[in-house]
Amino acid sequence: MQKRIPLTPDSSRCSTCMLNNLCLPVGMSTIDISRFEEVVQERLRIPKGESLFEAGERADAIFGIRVGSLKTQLEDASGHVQVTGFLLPGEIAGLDGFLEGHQLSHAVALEDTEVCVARVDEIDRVAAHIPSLQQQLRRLTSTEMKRSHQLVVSLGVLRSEQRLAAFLVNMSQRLSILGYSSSEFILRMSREEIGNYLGLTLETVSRLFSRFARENLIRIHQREVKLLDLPALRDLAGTDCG
Amino acid sequence: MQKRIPLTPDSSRCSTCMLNNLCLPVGMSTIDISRFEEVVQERLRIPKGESLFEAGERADAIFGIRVGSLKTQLEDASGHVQVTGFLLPGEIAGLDGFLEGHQLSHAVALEDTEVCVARVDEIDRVAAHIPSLQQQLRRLTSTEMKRSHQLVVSLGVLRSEQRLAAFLVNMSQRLSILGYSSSEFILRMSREEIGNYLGLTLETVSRLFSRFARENLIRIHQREVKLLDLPALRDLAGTDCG
DNA sequence: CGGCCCGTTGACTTACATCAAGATGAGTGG
DNA sequence: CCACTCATCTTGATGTAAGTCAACGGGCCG
Repeated sequence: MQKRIPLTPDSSRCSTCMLNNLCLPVGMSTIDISRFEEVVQERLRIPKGESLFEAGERADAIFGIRVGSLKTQLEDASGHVQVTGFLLPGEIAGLDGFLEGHQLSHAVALEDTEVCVARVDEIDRVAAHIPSLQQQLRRLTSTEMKRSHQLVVSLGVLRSEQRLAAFLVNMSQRLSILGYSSSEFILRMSREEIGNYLGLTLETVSRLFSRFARENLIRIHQREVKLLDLPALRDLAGTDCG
Repeated sequence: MQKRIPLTPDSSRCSTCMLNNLCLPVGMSTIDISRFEEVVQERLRIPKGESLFEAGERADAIFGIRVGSLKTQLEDASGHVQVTGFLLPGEIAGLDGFLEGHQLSHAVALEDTEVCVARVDEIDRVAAHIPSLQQQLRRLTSTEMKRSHQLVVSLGVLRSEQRLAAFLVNMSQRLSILGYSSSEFILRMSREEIGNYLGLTLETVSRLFSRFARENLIRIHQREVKLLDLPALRDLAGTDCG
């Protein structure tokens, strides 16, 4: 269902990609980026609803998101699903799996999505010559860890309204880094997916959105959100929003 | 408050340590272990209640636990604490910090504890010659990630009794690997710490312990636990206990 | 012995889940 | 273009798991 897109010499590459200051090449010199580029030999298109990878699969690559968005989720033995994150352009999918050779989670496209494929063996081969790449991989892994910790804190100590406020503020921050409006955006995931991610039911999420709207913190219509009072939301969330 | 113990040539080392098949040297050949040993130049003694490291500190080492146990916790801006894990002998503390140069969490000794110090620069220096070390670091990082994910699932989808059952089964598993009884052990942490870890209050934890005891799943007196019906606990937890 | 954590247990409250009944909107086919 | 279905979302009524508040008991340490 995924469509492979081999990269020809004249395809657009990392060095000309708008996202190269967010994605894997963060912090690399122009020269390092051009050396790194050869690691990325192809792209994949994943239609909405399809999987980029599933838990247990051999993990021989990590994926930089070019356009679109993904959710990652875990399933336990009894079939329960826990959404562990939403990934936006410039962010990297498959980091947890890459560390141990097979995927730990299941990544599904929330909309038609395109990712750049960086094969692990290529990375290892090239990393010897690009110290900043090793460093960047460590940094990304650490970020992933922090995200996971943040989620633990959110699920462990925050109340539902705080979790949802933190979620909105976090989305706003990440979207604004991508150059989108930090106050007005479209949620690519359903109420159910948000709820699952935050350890709430879809009804609770819906009710909270309605309440936030009533309190003039946001305006919301289906998946279009407008944050009317970001400071108040930030305050509600308890300042740090991962 | 920490007491440094420099290692002299005749100190006991990794190659003679009982834990070397659990700790950092897992999967290394005898030769690799003896090369790895030189990374560990000292140990630290941390008295009960004292910190091994605190969030924000420069992270220039990782720590293999020799004897004792630790808890790791995060504090958010508003001072809320979330316990993120308990570490037993043979397990490694400070992995998350090591990836990005400063500690993300706060590690506190639950009892008088002794750890082996592996400095990051030493590791990086030696890693070039010991491929199994690089691999082992990746594996440990991945394990850490899995643990965190497991906790997310636990907090997100399990009910209180399931969380506590999973906690007991998990402790039992880890202790039996260390050669202790898998059915009878002493909890080194308070009800409050368990509760915080599992996203519950100390009263709920206490009540659940009492209920488990009433249902003959366990016997418990203060911090001494005896698991009477491990299969039932496993079943209650939902099979996989990280 | 007395003080102090720590753990237990009970009575009460509440935040969130569950159950259930419409609305709203996107997609499809006549 | 309208009528249909199906997904998703909203809102209300009710239930319940777990939190809160409070009193008490048991170990442990000076």
